[in-house]
Amino acid sequence: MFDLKRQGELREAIESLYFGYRAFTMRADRILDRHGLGRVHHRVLYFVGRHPDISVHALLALLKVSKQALNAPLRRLLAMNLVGSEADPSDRRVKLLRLTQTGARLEAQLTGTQMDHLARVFARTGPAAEGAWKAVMAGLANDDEMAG
Amino acid sequence: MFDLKRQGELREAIESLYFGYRAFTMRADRILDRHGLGRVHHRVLYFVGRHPDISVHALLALLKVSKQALNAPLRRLLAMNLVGSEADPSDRRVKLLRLTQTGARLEAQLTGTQMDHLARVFARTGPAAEGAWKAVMAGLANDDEMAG
DNA sequence: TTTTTAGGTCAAACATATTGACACTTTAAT
DNA sequence: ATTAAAGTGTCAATATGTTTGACCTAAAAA
Repeated sequence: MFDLKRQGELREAIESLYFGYRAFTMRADRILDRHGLGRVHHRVLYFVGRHPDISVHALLALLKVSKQALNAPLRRLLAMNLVGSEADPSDRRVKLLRLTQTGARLEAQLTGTQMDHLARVFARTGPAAEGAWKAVMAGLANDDEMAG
Repeated sequence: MFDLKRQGELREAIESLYFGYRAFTMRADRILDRHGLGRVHHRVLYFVGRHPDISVHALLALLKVSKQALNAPLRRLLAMNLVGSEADPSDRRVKLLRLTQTGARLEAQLTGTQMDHLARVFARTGPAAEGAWKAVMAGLANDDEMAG
């Protein structure tokens, strides 16, 4: 248990995480809206861009969603020619995904607004705060992997 | 535009925010699951707990959802006797919300796991990092209010 | 008296996600 | 060679969350 003061501090942290995350995602969501896409599509574009030739299986594990949940958005992105696929020559069961030129352009736009957003804040708070912030965020993610 | 190095740093930040937030919400989600509740219910419990006697209207503005989206979860919480309501004596149109004893207990459990999670990470990264992290998160949230 | 505000509700529509079941292809194991 | 396992795809049923639009009451403000 925490004393009242500490509890207040931690609740402030919870709220800033909630409101910060919400604000962070809102900008990209608006661009996605104009393309008739959702946040899942962005996540796929992002991680396929970050990990060219990622397999469907690896993408599922990374996003922690069911293959049924991924299927529709991915099919859509393939149909829109934002993502391309080819069979892995060393294991022809595996489908490798990568961004097309158009897909890379959209991804750069979406992620660009988020990089701008972060960079603006980091510029105000300074490089030390940037490092500390990353350490805390990574800690949150890692602390899960044990209990998750 | 950012140079490649900076872009890598900012993408790391984006990913740690995504994975950190996901890990952060996962624990409470599991508890909610056992009660047949969702994340919206938690948000309502949280903010009603933080702002006793908040009106439905103010809650809508805080959560930025439509009244239709709030209606069902809130009705549910009232029916489960986790949230109570009474008319504002100074304006009888307004319905004031507050947690019941049972509601407060569940809210404390849900938010407790999140406070534990945060406190564990802050304990590892230190008080300076905690302050810096909060400053960045608040910056993210505020930067939206202008452009939002 | 009329208009505005706070709240509630019904309906249609769409997006997101789940689990279960089944099929196909390819690789690995026996 | 046969069988088992892995990677992918798809259909169905179900549940949830969310939106917009429309319509309603009650109370307060103009």
